[in-house]
Parts: sequence; structure tokens; C-alpha cells
Amino acid sequence: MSTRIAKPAARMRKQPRQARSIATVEAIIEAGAQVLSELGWAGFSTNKVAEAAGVSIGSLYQYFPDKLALVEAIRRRHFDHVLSVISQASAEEKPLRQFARELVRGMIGAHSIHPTLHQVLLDEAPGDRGSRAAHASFQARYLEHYATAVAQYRRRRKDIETMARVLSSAVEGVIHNAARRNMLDAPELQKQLVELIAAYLSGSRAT
Amino acid sequence: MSTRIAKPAARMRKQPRQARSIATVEAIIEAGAQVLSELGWAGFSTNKVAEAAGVSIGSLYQYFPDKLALVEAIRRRHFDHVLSVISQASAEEKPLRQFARELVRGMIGAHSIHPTLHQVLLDEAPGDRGSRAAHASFQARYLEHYATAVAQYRRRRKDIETMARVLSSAVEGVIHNAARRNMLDAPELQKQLVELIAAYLSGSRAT
DNA sequence: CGAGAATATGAAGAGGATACTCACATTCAT
DNA sequence: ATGAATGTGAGTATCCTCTTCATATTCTCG
Repeated sequence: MSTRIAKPAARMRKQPRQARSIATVEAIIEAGAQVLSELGWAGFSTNKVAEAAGVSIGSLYQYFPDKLALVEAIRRRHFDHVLSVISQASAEEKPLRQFARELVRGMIGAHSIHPTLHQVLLDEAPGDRGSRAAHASFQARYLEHYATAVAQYRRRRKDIETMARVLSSAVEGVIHNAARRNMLDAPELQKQLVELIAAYLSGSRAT
Repeated sequence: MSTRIAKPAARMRKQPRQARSIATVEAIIEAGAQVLSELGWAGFSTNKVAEAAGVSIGSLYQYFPDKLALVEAIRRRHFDHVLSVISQASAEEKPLRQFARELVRGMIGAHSIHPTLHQVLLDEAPGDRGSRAAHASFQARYLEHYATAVAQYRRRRKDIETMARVLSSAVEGVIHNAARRNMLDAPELQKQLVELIAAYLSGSRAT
């Protein structure tokens, strides 16, 4: 923990001071995540978010200077969540299969509320201005957690970074796909995903 | 009427009869794929496509009755391509690693021109009424090819369908992710993807 | 050649969203 | 009670969008 960046609290026009406004801001972010997940970036409009939050459009602009600041807040919250999940799964040393199980369980949990939010945030929603740095930082820390896990079960020092990339995107691909088909809860799918991770990390001797 | 449309190659307002118009239609579809891949569904407008194709907007509507018919044509062409790649890789019986290598090579080839087209087509672009059936048919045949490959290298009959789903979405996830970062050509990534497939299909003996 | 069919053009219409503001109302803390 | 914090939503201005149509160009074929 070298660079301790205290929460810049996201670009806000005004800081909510009372409990009422804190709840409002929270409702807006939550509704924003929902709209983004369900309608995608193309259907993400400030008016729609305000309506979904049960709040007037004016209230939204009371705290978020513009649309992008809102996306930024949503992104931050979601990424923090995902990061904590991975961080926990790869925390202590533990048997490979246990790591895989915890990772899968956590990732599924992180995606089951807003199933496609993650992909929309990564693929569709534009990131610009000051968010580029934060975004890169998230990606780096995200991969780093995977890398430490990979390093733990794999000897070769060489391809660890590439393996982390491959593993993380494979896991995301499976979860994203399952989310689209409402199959996130299917236990046999979860089991097979665990198998995939374990098989890859333990290596194969196949012909 | 006896206007029997043998194979509605796509819902077209007019059939191109001369070489010139065939080239125009081709240019429109190609430009459409490009725009869709680069700007996503949100940035996919008929005017933009026409401009990218070096053709007037009028020409576009000469052959495609509306926007959706154009997406449909793009989708059809791309899916046909992908299907042929997988079909070829899983055709004859061959050693596991060879299958994996051919699959990876083919999938990367199919994505290297319009890197994110596949995902946009699956996730963002809406499917109109008539395309639902075609879309489902594609998904079924797509999975079936994976399933035959899985069945070939795996004994257990039980989870084959689930395994096919997991494998296909994992491969897509890795490729999609690599495409976003312009890393589709990185040989170590290709190699690791092959490893992932081989490891999963040959099973693990991990603790 | 020349007539009619095929193909190409792009300005313009009609419409719908959209992000965002502002003048004012309500509720809070002290 | 009084000012600060919070909430409202009709309205504005702008930007695009899809699609048409009357016209111009190019081709085919007898």
C-alpha cells in the first residue's frame, strides 16, 4: 500500500451533507447501474436514470455535473466491489480448488445483481478525462490479484502475466455469457467453471 | 403471388443484378461491419455506414428496406464465417492439441478484421422478429460443433453440453478481451489459450 | 445507336431524443 | 425562526436519426 489515494468522492457538484441527500445519491447510482445493465450505454439517459431512481432530474444534476460523472461513480462502485471479491479469494494461500471455488462464487455474486454491468462498463461506456488513470489502475490491480494466484500454483515465472490475462478473461467470458442466458445460478455451470480454472492452473500433460 | 423467394439471402428491397450494384451492396455490408465494430450499436447509423462505404445514403435504402435488414445481413455474413471456422476445426478426428491450435487460429482469424463485431452482434444489436429463428439456429449449431469436439476428448457423457458452453464462452472471452487491447497477434497469448483448451479437455488431477 | 431498365445521388422532411438549466418549493439543522 | 440544504419538473436548445423522392447517371440489349 504505497499510494494511499483518499476517496476523491468522484466529481460531484455538491457534497451531500444530510442523510436524505446521501440516500438520494445512493439511489441515483443504484438506478444508474440498473439502467446501464438493462439497456446498455445506448439506453442510458439521465432522465431515465432519474425516473428509475424515483427522483427528479433536477436532483440528479444537483450532485453530478454531467452524465459522465455519473457513469464514473457507477464504475467506481462496481470496480471496488469486484476488486474486493478477487482480493479476498487470492488472499491467503489455500488449495487450488478452494481458490477456484471461492473465486467463482465471488464473481458470480458480484454479477448476479446487475448481470451485464461489468461488460457494459468495460466495452460500451466511454471513459475519458480523469477516469483513464483510475481505469488503468483498476485493470492493473485486477490483473495483479490474478497474477499472484497464478504464481501460487504455477512454477514457471515466465508467462505469469499472460496467464493471468487469459484466466481472467476466460472467467469473465463464461460469467458474462451465463448472465446473458440467465444461467448464473446453474450449479453444473459453476462446477465446470471451477474445473476450467483448476485444470488450467494445474497444467495438462495431454498428447 | 408466385414471387417465390428461393433463399431470402437477406430481406432486400431490390436484388442487385449488375456487377456494379453487387459491389455496392458488398461495400455497404463491409462498411456496416466496420462501423458496428468500431462505434458499437450506439454509433451505428445508416448515414455513417453509407459515408464509410463511399456511397450515398440513397443507395443504401435502394437495397435495404431499413436499418435492421442491414444489421441482419451483417450478422448473417459474420456468423457464416465463424461457423465455417469451427466446423473445420472440429471436422475430422485429430489429436487434442491440434484441434485446439486450429480452433484458436481460426477464431483469431475470424476476429482480427473487425475485432469486436462478434460481441456487438451478440450483446448490443437488437434482433428483429424474423432473425430470432436464424439466431437460435446459429447458436445451436455453434454449440453443437463445440459439443462434438468435447465428446471426442472427454469420456463422461453427462456434462458435455455444459462443457461446450463453458469452453466456447471462455474462448470468446479471451479473444474478445485480447481484441480490445490489440493483443490478438501476441503469440504467447495464443499459446496460452491453446493450453487452456487442452487442459480443460484433458482434465486435471489437481488437489 | 438508343430506349428502357438498373443504379446512384443527396438535400430535405419529419420526428424524436437528449443533456442540462432555472426559478421556485420543500425540508432540514440549529 | 431563519438560512442552508435539498428537491422539483416543465422547458430549452440542440443534435441526430431514419427514410423518402425527384432527379441524374450508367448500363444492357436489340
